[in-house]
Amino acid sequence: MKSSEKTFTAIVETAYRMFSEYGIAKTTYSMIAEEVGISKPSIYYYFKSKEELINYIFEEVCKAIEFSAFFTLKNFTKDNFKDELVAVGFRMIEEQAKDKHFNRVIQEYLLLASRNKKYIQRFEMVQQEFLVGFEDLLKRGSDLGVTSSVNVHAKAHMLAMILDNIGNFMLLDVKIDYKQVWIEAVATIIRDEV
Amino acid sequence: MKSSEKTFTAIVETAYRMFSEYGIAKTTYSMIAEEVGISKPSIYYYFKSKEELINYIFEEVCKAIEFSAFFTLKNFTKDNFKDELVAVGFRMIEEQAKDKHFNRVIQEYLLLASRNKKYIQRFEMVQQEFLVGFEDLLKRGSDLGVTSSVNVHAKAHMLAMILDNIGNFMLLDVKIDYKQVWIEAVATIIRDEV
DNA sequence: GTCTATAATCGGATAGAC
DNA sequence: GTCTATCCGATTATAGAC
Repeated sequence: MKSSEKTFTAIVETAYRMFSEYGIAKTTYSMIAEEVGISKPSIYYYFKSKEELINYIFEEVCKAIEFSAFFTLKNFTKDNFKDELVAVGFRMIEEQAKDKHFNRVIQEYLLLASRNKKYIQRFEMVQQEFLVGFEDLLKRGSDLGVTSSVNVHAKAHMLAMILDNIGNFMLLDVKIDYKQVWIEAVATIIRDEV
Repeated sequence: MKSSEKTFTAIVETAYRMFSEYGIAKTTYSMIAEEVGISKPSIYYYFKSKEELINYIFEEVCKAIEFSAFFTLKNFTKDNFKDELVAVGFRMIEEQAKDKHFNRVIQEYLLLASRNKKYIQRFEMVQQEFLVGFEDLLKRGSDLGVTSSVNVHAKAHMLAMILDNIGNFMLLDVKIDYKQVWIEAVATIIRDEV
Protein backbone atom coordinates (compact mmCIF):
# COMPACT_ATOMS: atom_id res chain seq x y z
CA MET A 1 0.00 0.00 0.00
CA LYS A 2 1.36 3.35 -1.04
CA SER A 3 1.74 6.05 1.57
CA SER A 4 -0.96 8.12 -0.13
CA GLU A 5 -3.38 5.21 0.02
CA LYS A 6 -2.63 4.82 3.70
CA THR A 7 -3.47 8.47 4.28
CA PHE A 8 -6.65 8.14 2.24
CA THR A 9 -7.77 5.13 4.26
CA ALA A 10 -6.89 6.82 7.53
CA ILE A 11 -8.96 9.87 6.59
CA VAL A 12 -11.98 7.78 5.60
CA GLU A 13 -11.87 5.55 8.66
CA THR A 14 -11.33 8.44 11.04
CA ALA A 15 -14.14 10.42 9.43
CA TYR A 16 -16.47 7.43 9.67
CA ARG A 17 -15.73 7.02 13.36
CA MET A 18 -16.14 10.74 14.03
CA PHE A 19 -19.39 10.92 12.05
CA SER A 20 -20.64 8.35 14.51
CA GLU A 21 -19.23 9.93 17.65
CA TYR A 22 -20.02 13.57 16.96
CA GLY A 23 -22.40 13.55 14.01
CA ILE A 24 -21.65 14.55 10.43
CA ALA A 25 -22.42 18.24 10.96
CA LYS A 26 -20.14 18.57 13.98
CA THR A 27 -17.23 16.66 12.51
CA THR A 28 -14.71 19.12 11.08
CA TYR A 29 -11.64 18.80 8.89
CA SER A 30 -9.59 20.09 11.82
CA MET A 31 -10.74 17.25 14.03
CA ILE A 32 -10.06 14.64 11.38
CA ALA A 33 -6.66 16.11 10.54
CA GLU A 34 -5.55 16.15 14.15
CA GLU A 35 -6.68 12.56 14.69
CA VAL A 36 -4.99 11.32 11.51
CA GLY A 37 -1.86 13.32 12.28
CA ILE A 38 -1.76 15.52 9.19
CA SER A 39 -2.56 19.16 8.54
CA LYS A 40 -6.03 20.30 7.70
CA PRO A 41 -5.34 21.40 4.10
CA SER A 42 -3.84 17.98 3.34
CA ILE A 43 -7.30 16.48 3.43
CA TYR A 44 -8.29 18.71 0.52
CA TYR A 45 -5.81 16.80 -1.63
CA TYR A 46 -8.01 13.70 -1.21
CA PHE A 47 -11.45 15.26 -0.87
CA LYS A 48 -11.86 18.66 -2.42
CA SER A 49 -14.72 19.50 -0.09
CA LYS A 50 -16.38 18.20 3.03
CA GLU A 51 -19.38 17.30 0.94
CA GLU A 52 -17.26 15.04 -1.24
CA LEU A 53 -16.03 13.19 1.83
CA ILE A 54 -19.60 12.81 3.06
CA ASN A 55 -20.63 11.45 -0.33
CA TYR A 56 -17.81 8.94 -0.39
CA ILE A 57 -18.65 7.47 3.01
CA PHE A 58 -22.33 7.44 2.08
CA GLU A 59 -21.60 5.19 -0.90
CA GLU A 60 -19.51 2.87 1.28
CA VAL A 61 -22.33 2.59 3.78
CA CYS A 62 -24.91 1.87 1.09
CA LYS A 63 -22.87 -1.00 -0.28
CA ALA A 64 -22.62 -2.51 3.19
CA ILE A 65 -26.35 -2.60 3.79
CA GLU A 66 -27.64 -3.98 0.52
CA PHE A 67 -30.07 -6.90 0.74
CA SER A 68 -27.82 -8.97 -1.49
CA ALA A 69 -24.98 -8.51 0.98
CA PHE A 70 -26.90 -10.77 3.34
CA PHE A 71 -29.60 -12.77 1.57
CA THR A 72 -29.15 -15.29 -1.23
CA LEU A 73 -32.53 -16.50 -2.43
CA LYS A 74 -31.42 -19.90 -3.71
CA ASN A 75 -29.89 -20.82 -0.37
CA PHE A 76 -33.44 -21.21 0.95
CA THR A 77 -34.94 -24.69 0.60
CA LYS A 78 -38.05 -26.41 1.91
CA ASP A 79 -36.06 -28.09 4.68
CA ASN A 80 -33.93 -25.18 5.86
CA PHE A 81 -36.26 -22.25 5.14
CA LYS A 82 -37.05 -21.23 8.69
CA ASP A 83 -33.58 -21.97 10.04
CA GLU A 84 -31.92 -20.10 7.20
CA LEU A 85 -34.18 -17.08 7.70
CA VAL A 86 -33.39 -17.07 11.41
CA ALA A 87 -29.68 -17.53 10.72
CA VAL A 88 -29.39 -14.65 8.24
CA GLY A 89 -31.23 -12.37 10.65
CA PHE A 90 -28.79 -13.36 13.37
CA ARG A 91 -25.88 -12.58 11.06
CA MET A 92 -27.26 -9.09 10.44
CA ILE A 93 -27.85 -8.50 14.13
CA GLU A 94 -24.31 -9.62 14.93
CA GLU A 95 -22.89 -7.43 12.18
CA GLN A 96 -24.65 -4.42 13.69
CA ALA A 97 -23.64 -5.27 17.22
CA LYS A 98 -19.99 -5.74 16.19
CA ASP A 99 -19.49 -2.28 14.71
CA LYS A 100 -20.72 0.14 17.32
CA HIS A 101 -20.53 3.06 14.90
CA PHE A 102 -22.62 1.43 12.20
CA ASN A 103 -26.11 2.25 13.46
CA ARG A 104 -25.31 5.84 14.29
CA VAL A 105 -23.75 6.53 10.90
CA ILE A 106 -26.74 4.95 9.16
CA GLN A 107 -29.11 7.17 11.14
CA GLU A 108 -27.00 10.21 10.35
CA TYR A 109 -27.27 9.48 6.65
CA LEU A 110 -30.95 8.60 6.92
CA LEU A 111 -31.61 12.10 8.21
CA LEU A 112 -29.37 13.64 5.58
CA ALA A 113 -31.23 11.68 2.92
CA SER A 114 -34.60 12.80 4.21
CA ARG A 115 -33.53 16.37 3.48
CA ASN A 116 -31.53 15.93 0.32
CA LYS A 117 -32.63 14.63 -3.07
CA LYS A 118 -29.09 13.58 -3.88
CA TYR A 119 -29.04 10.95 -1.17
CA ILE A 120 -32.66 9.99 -0.99
CA GLN A 121 -32.78 8.15 -4.28
CA ARG A 122 -29.84 5.92 -3.47
CA PHE A 123 -31.29 5.12 -0.06
CA GLU A 124 -34.69 4.37 -1.52
CA MET A 125 -33.02 1.90 -3.84
CA VAL A 126 -31.53 0.05 -0.88
CA GLN A 127 -34.78 0.17 1.06
CA GLN A 128 -36.80 -0.98 -1.96
CA GLU A 129 -34.38 -3.81 -2.68
CA PHE A 130 -34.91 -4.97 0.87
CA LEU A 131 -38.69 -4.91 0.68
CA VAL A 132 -38.75 -6.65 -2.70
CA GLY A 133 -36.11 -9.11 -1.49
CA PHE A 134 -38.20 -10.14 1.48
CA GLU A 135 -41.30 -10.36 -0.68
CA ASP A 136 -39.54 -12.64 -3.18
CA LEU A 137 -38.27 -14.70 -0.29
CA LEU A 138 -41.77 -15.16 1.15
CA LYS A 139 -43.15 -15.97 -2.28
CA ARG A 140 -40.51 -18.66 -2.57
CA GLY A 141 -41.48 -19.84 0.90
CA SER A 142 -45.10 -20.10 -0.14
CA ASP A 143 -44.08 -21.93 -3.35
CA LEU A 144 -42.11 -24.35 -1.23
CA GLY A 145 -45.15 -24.73 0.98
CA VAL A 146 -43.52 -23.52 4.20
CA THR A 147 -45.19 -20.11 4.50
CA SER A 148 -48.67 -18.80 3.92
CA SER A 149 -49.51 -17.18 0.61
CA VAL A 150 -51.82 -14.56 2.09
CA ASN A 151 -50.72 -11.00 2.76
CA VAL A 152 -47.19 -11.74 1.56
CA HIS A 153 -46.69 -8.06 0.84
CA ALA A 154 -47.48 -6.78 4.32
CA LYS A 155 -45.66 -9.67 5.98
CA ALA A 156 -42.51 -8.95 4.00
CA HIS A 157 -42.68 -5.31 5.04
CA MET A 158 -43.19 -6.34 8.64
CA LEU A 159 -40.03 -8.45 8.58
CA ALA A 160 -38.08 -5.63 6.96
CA MET A 161 -39.28 -3.20 9.60
CA ILE A 162 -38.31 -5.39 12.49
CA LEU A 163 -34.82 -6.13 11.20
CA ASP A 164 -34.37 -2.51 10.28
CA ASN A 165 -35.46 -1.19 13.62
CA ILE A 166 -33.23 -3.47 15.64
CA GLY A 167 -30.50 -1.01 14.75
CA ASN A 168 -32.62 1.84 16.04
CA PHE A 169 -33.16 0.12 19.36
CA MET A 170 -29.47 -0.71 19.63
CA LEU A 171 -28.76 3.02 19.37
CA LEU A 172 -30.37 3.50 22.74
CA ASP A 173 -28.76 0.35 24.07
CA VAL A 174 -32.24 -1.02 24.85
CA LYS A 175 -31.83 -4.23 26.76
CA ILE A 176 -33.71 -6.59 24.49
CA ASP A 177 -32.92 -10.09 23.32
CA TYR A 178 -32.91 -9.06 19.66
CA LYS A 179 -32.42 -12.61 18.45
CA GLN A 180 -35.50 -13.75 20.35
CA VAL A 181 -37.53 -10.98 18.75
CA TRP A 182 -36.35 -12.09 15.33
CA ILE A 183 -37.18 -15.73 16.12
CA GLU A 184 -40.65 -14.62 17.12
CA ALA A 185 -41.07 -12.60 13.93
CA VAL A 186 -39.98 -15.51 11.75
CA ALA A 187 -42.29 -17.81 13.68
CA THR A 188 -45.32 -15.63 12.89
CA ILE A 189 -44.53 -16.06 9.20
CA ILE A 190 -44.13 -19.80 9.40
CA ARG A 191 -46.59 -20.65 12.13
CA ASP A 192 -50.01 -20.37 10.45
CA GLU A 193 -48.93 -22.95 7.89
CA VAL A 194 -49.47 -25.87 10.29
CA MET B 1 -51.55 35.90 25.40
CA LYS B 2 -48.88 38.44 26.31
CA SER B 3 -46.53 39.66 23.62
CA SER B 4 -43.62 37.92 25.35
CA GLU B 5 -45.49 34.64 25.30
CA LYS B 6 -46.14 35.08 21.63
CA THR B 7 -42.43 35.57 20.98
CA PHE B 8 -41.60 32.56 23.12
CA THR B 9 -44.02 30.37 21.19
CA ALA B 10 -42.79 31.68 17.86
CA ILE B 11 -39.19 30.87 18.80
CA VAL B 12 -40.05 27.35 19.92
CA GLU B 13 -42.21 26.54 16.91
CA THR B 14 -39.73 28.01 14.45
CA ALA B 15 -36.85 26.15 16.09
CA TYR B 16 -38.83 22.89 16.00
CA ARG B 17 -39.51 23.30 12.29
CA MET B 18 -35.90 24.23 11.56
CA PHE B 19 -34.55 21.33 13.62
CA SER B 20 -36.53 19.16 11.25
CA GLU B 21 -35.60 20.95 8.04
CA TYR B 22 -31.91 21.54 8.66
CA GLY B 23 -31.02 19.41 11.67
CA ILE B 24 -30.32 20.58 15.21
CA ALA B 25 -26.61 21.16 14.62
CA LYS B 26 -27.15 23.32 11.54
CA THR B 27 -29.96 25.40 12.99
CA THR B 28 -28.55 28.68 14.31
CA TYR B 29 -29.91 31.50 16.42
CA SER B 30 -29.46 33.79 13.42
CA MET B 31 -31.70 31.61 11.28
CA ILE B 32 -34.38 31.38 13.96
CA ALA B 33 -34.21 35.12 14.67
CA GLU B 34 -34.60 36.03 11.02
CA GLU B 35 -37.56 33.70 10.59
CA VAL B 36 -39.29 34.94 13.74
CA GLY B 37 -38.53 38.55 12.85
CA ILE B 38 -36.48 39.51 15.90
CA SER B 39 -32.78 40.07 16.50
CA LYS B 40 -30.44 37.24 17.46
CA PRO B 41 -29.69 38.46 20.99
CA SER B 42 -33.42 38.66 21.72
CA ILE B 43 -33.57 34.89 21.76
CA TYR B 44 -31.13 34.87 24.67
CA TYR B 45 -33.78 36.55 26.77
CA TYR B 46 -35.89 33.38 26.49
CA PHE B 47 -33.19 30.72 26.21
CA LYS B 48 -29.86 31.62 27.69
CA SER B 49 -28.06 29.19 25.39
CA LYS B 50 -28.74 27.06 22.36
CA GLU B 51 -28.45 24.01 24.57
CA GLU B 52 -31.30 25.26 26.74
CA LEU B 53 -33.51 25.64 23.68
CA ILE B 54 -32.59 22.12 22.56
CA ASN B 55 -33.45 20.80 26.02
CA TYR B 56 -36.82 22.52 26.06
CA ILE B 57 -37.93 21.09 22.72
CA PHE B 58 -36.61 17.68 23.75
CA GLU B 59 -38.91 17.67 26.77
CA GLU B 60 -41.88 18.71 24.62
CA VAL B 61 -41.15 15.88 22.19
CA CYS B 62 -40.84 13.31 24.98
CA LYS B 63 -44.22 14.23 26.40
CA ALA B 64 -45.80 13.80 22.97
CA ILE B 65 -44.53 10.27 22.47
CA GLU B 66 -45.29 8.67 25.82
CA PHE B 67 -47.13 5.36 25.76
CA SER B 68 -49.82 6.77 28.01
CA ALA B 69 -50.47 9.51 25.45
CA PHE B 70 -51.97 6.83 23.22
CA PHE B 71 -52.80 3.66 25.14
CA THR B 72 -55.24 3.23 28.01
CA LEU B 73 -55.11 -0.30 29.34
CA LYS B 74 -58.65 -0.44 30.70
CA ASN B 75 -60.13 0.53 27.34
CA PHE B 76 -59.22 -2.98 26.14
CA THR B 77 -61.93 -5.60 26.65
CA LYS B 78 -62.44 -9.17 25.48
CA ASP B 79 -64.77 -8.03 22.72
CA ASN B 80 -62.85 -5.03 21.37
CA PHE B 81 -59.27 -6.12 22.06
CA LYS B 82 -58.09 -6.61 18.51
CA ASP B 83 -60.05 -3.68 17.07
CA GLU B 84 -58.87 -1.36 19.80
CA LEU B 85 -55.25 -2.40 19.28
CA VAL B 86 -55.59 -1.79 15.56
CA ALA B 87 -57.35 1.53 16.15
CA VAL B 88 -54.73 2.91 18.53
CA GLY B 89 -51.97 1.93 16.10
CA PHE B 90 -53.85 3.77 13.36
CA ARG B 91 -54.13 6.83 15.56
CA MET B 92 -50.35 6.83 16.11
CA ILE B 93 -49.68 6.37 12.41
CA GLU B 94 -52.00 9.22 11.54
CA GLU B 95 -50.44 11.44 14.18
CA GLN B 96 -47.02 10.83 12.63
CA ALA B 97 -48.25 11.35 9.08
CA LYS B 98 -49.97 14.61 10.04
CA ASP B 99 -46.89 16.40 11.36
CA LYS B 100 -44.22 16.03 8.71
CA HIS B 101 -41.53 17.35 11.03
CA PHE B 102 -42.26 14.91 13.84
CA ASN B 103 -40.26 11.91 12.66
CA ARG B 104 -37.23 13.91 11.70
CA VAL B 105 -37.08 15.74 15.01
CA ILE B 106 -37.43 12.45 16.88
CA GLN B 107 -34.55 10.96 14.89
CA GLU B 108 -32.47 14.06 15.55
CA TYR B 109 -32.98 13.66 19.27
CA LEU B 110 -32.46 9.90 19.11
CA LEU B 111 -28.98 10.52 17.72
CA LEU B 112 -28.33 13.25 20.26
CA ALA B 113 -29.41 10.88 23.01
CA SER B 114 -27.16 8.11 21.76
CA ARG B 115 -24.21 10.43 22.38
CA ASN B 116 -25.33 12.23 25.49
CA LYS B 117 -26.04 10.84 28.95
CA LYS B 118 -28.31 13.78 29.70
CA TYR B 119 -30.84 12.80 27.07
CA ILE B 120 -30.41 9.08 27.01
CA GLN B 121 -32.04 8.42 30.37
CA ARG B 122 -35.20 10.33 29.53
CA PHE B 123 -35.47 8.58 26.21
CA GLU B 124 -34.91 5.18 27.78
CA MET B 125 -37.77 5.95 30.13
CA VAL B 126 -40.11 6.57 27.21
CA GLN B 127 -38.84 3.51 25.36
CA GLN B 128 -39.12 1.33 28.45
CA GLU B 129 -42.61 2.59 29.21
CA PHE B 130 -43.59 1.52 25.72
CA LEU B 131 -42.14 -1.95 26.01
CA VAL B 132 -43.68 -2.52 29.44
CA GLY B 133 -46.94 -1.01 28.25
CA PHE B 134 -47.21 -3.43 25.37
CA GLU B 135 -46.24 -6.31 27.63
CA ASP B 136 -48.96 -5.40 30.14
CA LEU B 137 -51.39 -5.08 27.29
CA LEU B 138 -50.58 -8.55 25.96
CA LYS B 139 -50.77 -9.98 29.46
CA ARG B 140 -54.22 -8.49 29.75
CA GLY B 141 -55.02 -9.97 26.35
CA SER B 142 -53.96 -13.39 27.50
CA ASP B 143 -55.97 -12.99 30.75
CA LEU B 144 -58.99 -12.11 28.63
CA GLY B 145 -58.27 -15.16 26.51
CA VAL B 146 -57.78 -13.30 23.24
CA THR B 147 -54.01 -13.65 22.87
CA SER B 148 -51.51 -16.41 23.50
CA SER B 149 -49.63 -16.48 26.79
CA VAL B 150 -46.36 -17.72 25.28
CA ASN B 151 -43.47 -15.42 24.48
CA VAL B 152 -45.42 -12.36 25.59
CA HIS B 153 -42.15 -10.54 26.18
CA ALA B 154 -40.74 -10.95 22.69
CA LYS B 155 -44.12 -10.35 21.07
CA ALA B 156 -44.56 -7.09 22.94
CA HIS B 157 -41.13 -5.97 21.81
CA MET B 158 -41.97 -6.94 18.25
CA LEU B 159 -45.10 -4.76 18.28
CA ALA B 160 -43.14 -1.87 19.76
CA MET B 161 -40.49 -2.19 17.07
CA ILE B 162 -42.96 -2.18 14.22
CA LEU B 163 -44.88 0.84 15.46
CA ASP B 164 -41.66 2.60 16.25
CA ASN B 165 -40.11 1.96 12.89
CA ILE B 166 -43.07 3.12 10.88
CA GLY B 167 -41.75 6.58 11.62
CA ASN B 168 -38.36 5.61 10.28
CA PHE B 169 -39.84 4.37 7.04
CA MET B 170 -41.96 7.48 6.69
CA LEU B 171 -38.73 9.51 6.80
CA LEU B 172 -37.79 8.07 3.45
CA ASP B 173 -41.34 8.35 2.22
CA VAL B 174 -41.36 4.60 1.57
CA LYS B 175 -44.55 3.72 -0.24
CA ILE B 176 -46.03 1.22 2.17
CA ASP B 177 -49.52 0.71 3.44
CA TYR B 178 -48.51 1.26 7.04
CA LYS B 179 -51.95 0.46 8.36
CA GLN B 180 -51.94 -2.89 6.57
CA VAL B 181 -48.58 -3.71 8.16
CA TRP B 182 -49.97 -2.88 11.58
CA ILE B 183 -53.08 -4.99 10.93
CA GLU B 184 -50.80 -7.88 9.98
CA ALA B 185 -48.70 -7.42 13.10
CA VAL B 186 -51.75 -7.37 15.35
CA ALA B 187 -53.10 -10.44 13.57
CA THR B 188 -49.96 -12.46 14.35
CA ILE B 189 -50.57 -11.74 18.02
CA ILE B 190 -54.20 -12.72 17.94
CA ARG B 191 -54.18 -15.40 15.31
CA ASP B 192 -52.67 -18.44 17.08
CA GLU B 193 -55.43 -18.27 19.67
CA VAL B 194 -57.97 -19.89 17.35
C1' DG C 1 1.75 14.97 -1.13
C1' DT C 2 2.16 17.82 2.66
C1' DC C 3 3.02 21.97 4.71
C1' DT C 4 2.32 27.23 6.59
C1' DA C 5 -0.28 31.17 6.20
C1' DT C 6 -4.33 33.33 5.57
C1' DA C 7 -8.84 34.88 3.59
C1' DA C 8 -13.73 35.16 4.27
C1' DT C 9 -17.43 33.92 6.86
C1' DC C 10 -20.21 32.47 10.51
C1' DG C 11 -21.08 30.47 15.12
C1' DG C 12 -22.44 31.27 20.17
C1' DA C 13 -22.53 34.56 23.42
C1' DT C 14 -22.26 39.21 26.09
C1' DA C 15 -22.46 44.43 27.17
C1' DG C 16 -25.14 47.92 27.53
C1' DA C 17 -28.50 51.44 25.51
C1' DC C 18 -33.50 52.24 25.11
C1' DG D 1 -38.20 42.86 26.05
C1' DT D 2 -35.69 44.12 22.20
C1' DC D 3 -32.14 46.38 20.02
C1' DT D 4 -27.05 47.61 18.10
C1' DA D 5 -22.45 46.72 18.48
C1' DT D 6 -19.00 43.69 19.29
C1' DC D 7 -15.85 39.79 20.92
C1' DC D 8 -13.71 35.56 20.13
C1' DG D 9 -13.12 31.25 18.38
C1' DA D 10 -13.94 27.96 14.72
C1' DT D 11 -15.16 26.70 9.95
C1' DT D 12 -14.50 25.83 5.03
C1' DA D 13 -11.49 26.69 1.71
C1' DT D 14 -7.47 28.55 -1.08
C1' DA D 15 -2.60 30.26 -2.31
C1' DG D 16 1.63 29.03 -2.78
C1' DA D 17 6.21 27.20 -0.84
C1' DC D 18 8.79 22.78 -0.41
